[in-house]
Amino acid sequence: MSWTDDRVEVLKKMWGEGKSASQIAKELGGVTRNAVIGKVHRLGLSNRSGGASAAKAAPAAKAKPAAKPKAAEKPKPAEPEAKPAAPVNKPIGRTKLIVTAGQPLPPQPSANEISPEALASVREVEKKAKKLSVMELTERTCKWPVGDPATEDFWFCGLPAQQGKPYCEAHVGVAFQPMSARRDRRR
DNA sequence: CCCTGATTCGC
DNA sequence: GCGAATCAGG
Repeated sequence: MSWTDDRVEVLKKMWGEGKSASQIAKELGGVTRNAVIGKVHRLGLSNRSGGASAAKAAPAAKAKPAAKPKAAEKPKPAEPEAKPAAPVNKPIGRTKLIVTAGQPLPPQPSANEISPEALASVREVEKKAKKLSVMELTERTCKWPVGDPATEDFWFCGLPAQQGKPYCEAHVGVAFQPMSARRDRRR
């Protein structure tokens, strides 16, 4: 792919709208975000300001090694690795799970206001779910709860979450629905 | 880890 | 001019 006037136009427009280089690259197709960024610079619109030539204060020399220091590195002091740490909460007899009085129970929109597609993908995803426990959750893992917290049969989706979002793609779909979509669907 | 943009430099 | 590799920051 090459930078045809047409593609450059899209690039300019999107960059102007504040889209990220990767988004633009995805939109254009056939190019990587690096290509986009490179082009952006060559076009001289790296500085997302439009007007007069800014006052270029301190570009500062980023002193590049110039060569390719692909040498060894990374001492890697060995990780301590997570430790149980808290021996708290001894399994007292019948104690099951004192699910701190759950009132909120996240999203879980009533089925009738979830788009069919989204609902379908969720069910699909729940089969592939990694079924993580609270402890295993991290950023980047979907925190969509599945099942009843008061039961043994409770886990979190755990699939790769969308950047910035707390859920995976499928769950983001049912969690963040446009207001309009919900109203239109509501009975 | 994943993602952003910024830079350099061989092609 | 192009963009992969790499850097630097979130």
